[in-house]
Amino acid sequence: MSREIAKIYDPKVVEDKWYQEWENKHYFHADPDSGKPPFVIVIPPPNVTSILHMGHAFNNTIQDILTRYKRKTGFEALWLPGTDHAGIATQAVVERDLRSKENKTRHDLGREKFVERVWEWKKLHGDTIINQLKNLGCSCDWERERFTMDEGLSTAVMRVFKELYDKGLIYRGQRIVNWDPASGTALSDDEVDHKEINGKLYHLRYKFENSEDYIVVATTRPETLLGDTAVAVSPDDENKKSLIGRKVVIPFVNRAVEIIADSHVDKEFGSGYVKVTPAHDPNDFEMGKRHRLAEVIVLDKDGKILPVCRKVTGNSELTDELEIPDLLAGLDRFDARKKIISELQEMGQLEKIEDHVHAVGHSYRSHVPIEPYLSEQWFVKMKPFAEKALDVLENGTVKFYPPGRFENTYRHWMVNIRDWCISRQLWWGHRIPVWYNEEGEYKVSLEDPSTENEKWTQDPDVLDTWFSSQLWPFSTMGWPDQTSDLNYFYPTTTLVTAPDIIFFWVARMIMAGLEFMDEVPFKNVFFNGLVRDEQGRKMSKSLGNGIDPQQMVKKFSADAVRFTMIMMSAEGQDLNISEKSFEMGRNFSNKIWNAFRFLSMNLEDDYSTNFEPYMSHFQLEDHWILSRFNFALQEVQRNLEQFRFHDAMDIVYHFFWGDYCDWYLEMIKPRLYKPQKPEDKVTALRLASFVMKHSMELLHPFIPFITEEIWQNFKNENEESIVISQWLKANPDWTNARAEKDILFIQESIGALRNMRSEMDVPPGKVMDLFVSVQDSVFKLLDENKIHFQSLAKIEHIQKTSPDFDKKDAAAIVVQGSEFFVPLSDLIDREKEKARLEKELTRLQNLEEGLVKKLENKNFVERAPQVVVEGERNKLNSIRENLEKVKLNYEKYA
RNA sequence: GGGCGCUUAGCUCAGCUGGUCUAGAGCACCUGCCUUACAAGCAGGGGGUCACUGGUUCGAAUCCAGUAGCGCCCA
Repeated sequence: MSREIAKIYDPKVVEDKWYQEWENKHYFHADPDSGKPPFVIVIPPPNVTSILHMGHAFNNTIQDILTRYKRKTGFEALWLPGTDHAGIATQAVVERDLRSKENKTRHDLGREKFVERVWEWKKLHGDTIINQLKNLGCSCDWERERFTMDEGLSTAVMRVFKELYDKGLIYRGQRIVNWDPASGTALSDDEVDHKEINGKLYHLRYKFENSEDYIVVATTRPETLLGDTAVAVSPDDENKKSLIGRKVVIPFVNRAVEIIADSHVDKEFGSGYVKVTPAHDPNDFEMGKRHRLAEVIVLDKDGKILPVCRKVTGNSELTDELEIPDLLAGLDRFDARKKIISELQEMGQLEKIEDHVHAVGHSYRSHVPIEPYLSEQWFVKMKPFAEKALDVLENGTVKFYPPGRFENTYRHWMVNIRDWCISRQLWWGHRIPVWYNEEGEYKVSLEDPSTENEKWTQDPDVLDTWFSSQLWPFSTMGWPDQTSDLNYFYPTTTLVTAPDIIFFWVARMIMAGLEFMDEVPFKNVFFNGLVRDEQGRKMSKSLGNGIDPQQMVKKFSADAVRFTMIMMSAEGQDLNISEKSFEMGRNFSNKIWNAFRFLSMNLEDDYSTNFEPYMSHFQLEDHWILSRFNFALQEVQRNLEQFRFHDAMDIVYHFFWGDYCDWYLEMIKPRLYKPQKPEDKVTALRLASFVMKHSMELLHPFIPFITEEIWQNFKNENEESIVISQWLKANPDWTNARAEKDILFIQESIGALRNMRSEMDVPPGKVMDLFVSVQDSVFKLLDENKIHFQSLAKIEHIQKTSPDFDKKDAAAIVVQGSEFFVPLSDLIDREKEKARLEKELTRLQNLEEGLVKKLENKNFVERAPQVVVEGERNKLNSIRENLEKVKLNYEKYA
């Protein structure tokens, strides 16, 4: 049965076919009763709204490599997938959809209807990213797919809230929080990005009470002056000491506020006077607490000026409600700023405006500037968790990879930990299980506590999405129930994630794991680098430099995308990638394909890989390729165990392309085309098939599809799929230093001959004879392997030089002290040969000079290890040997 | 301001415990090949004062310190 095999590999059919087959056969499903040691990864759940970007593709490829590798080396490998409900993002997406399709807001629908709508949306679009992961080849256990708002996971969230509340670790408080006016919700400190912006520093004149005299306060946020309840100076500021206690009047609202002294004030900043707005600045809030100042809220939740401001608290003679002039009421915060400045200018109360670069917090979701906002929120006390979470890193219970890189970041966060604001003013998410009655009392309850006589209403807010994500490693396994999954698969083995969510997620999972499972959630954390464009810029929508992995998969295949990403990424380093880079992966696939095609054309029906009965017929190159394969096998394994994916990939790549294709397959061709004995051909084919099959095994974790397609041809009767077949163990008997050394000599010799041919312009087809002046053992080696010189260097005969050998008109080559002569007769170009030899002479002389210098250095000879010194001496000797010979040959032309 | 990382060929990057590095790979470039597996390929080649300065060492791309530039994170 001879088969037609396409000259160019077509991945489309192959990839779809195998993924379906793998899923149908449940190969990715992990069994807690297998008796094997578990290897477990939980996926960083992508947002249910998201579509696959390069970062996902890279991160999940790494997870898949680990999972497939472990599955093939004796572990019960579980890769647990799922998605995250992503409160803000998902709500925003559905609201946008609602607006564009029906021109409605969520308020038009009402809470219940809106939430239903989000669920519908999730049903329709929630599988998008899951399917994209499948296209990429991810071997997740889809039968265990979870969603953070699944019933079980929600139960876990409620249970955790109650437990923490009961322990006094969750509390409600009136605090300044990071308000995202675009999303209409509070955020945690970690969700705020600080960006340097070119802003202005406004110098404003505040008049003393009943006076035209004034002081100048400097502020970046003049619009908040409506909420000022003091002006502060530094206690160290001698010049201003006398003014402490006097009152100045806030423009527009005509409120007299006191000048106070507070050590927070930097007397060098601006004029040395700062306005104090406790309800709209975290530092002012603290100051306000210290001085018992009133807190006046002047902005509403959309960031607009309130018509009537609310005094929240503070000892002050202020009334609770404060009118705002009509010209400002209702303005957006940035419009209000402009208006206030222009009005102040007219009133003669604007001193000056300076350019001022300062950091402004931005929402990591909506990217708008954060509004520090005083409001009632729920918080988790974090301090009690931090110590343990730090210990597990310090004592190595959890290990970070690459080693040493992110440990400081983690430590710093733990040591400076702040309470976590967990309530979000959203509708989509886990609703806070707190109930209020009409008296303003509240209690935590997992069910509606209302009775006929007593009506309780639930807190309208939902929990931060990360509050549920932190439970992911055990909530996905059935916790709080003690399931067999939980017992067997927890703690997980390795987490693979990007370093930008080290606080959001990694740190909090460690805390939650220790708190609720009494055990870390994972033993290793591998932080993968960020994917950037070819200029090193982050891929982003606004720059338009993003590469869509789905399109790349379509164009180049999933294998190619995976291969290229891994090939281009050093350990934990960012990777710069352009569309063109994926050609590398495609080309490699095609190379593999054609190697297979070559075998196929020679195999006829026998795809057996059983070479052992033929070992007595082994040629030098057979011993060699087995030795090289064995080396690759060990090195891949060693590097994978250390999360060195690039190095592992690089090793198989060069083994396969360089050793196997370029040399081994070329070397066996004569045996296939013109075997001297029938066994010679079978031996070569069996071994070539064996190495092919097991190279596919080594490559399978990286490029699962093409490897399965090819492996299927070589599988035994009792084998099913490369996904579940087991890796070979390295075999010490296969390592053959002698064969490696001999083949290296042959490779170098052939290389030198080819080089000479090229430099001497010998026509490609021209067959030549080779005369050698070498030791008997070397001649034996050359003679036994002359077939390779014939087929790879176009050498007809190899013979020893006789004493009367005429070196004239022959090109001379020296390899490892052996002298080769190729008579060129009429082809010889004496000038060319002379130049060629001169080049070689210079090269060798430079090397010699360096070594001589080194060995003349007494310190080196005395202090360096003997082995090294010996090595250098040997090197010098062999270089001198070569040099002598090249020199003699060169002198013929001088 | 604090922490971390990066700077090696025209481009993107490897180079793990200092000697085996006479510094590699892919792409790009030059030369020759449609050699019956592969032109998405084969063979050969050119191209690097390893950012800079100093130190440790017999020996530094590699370790240490400083300088400059780039990037990320935190405040």
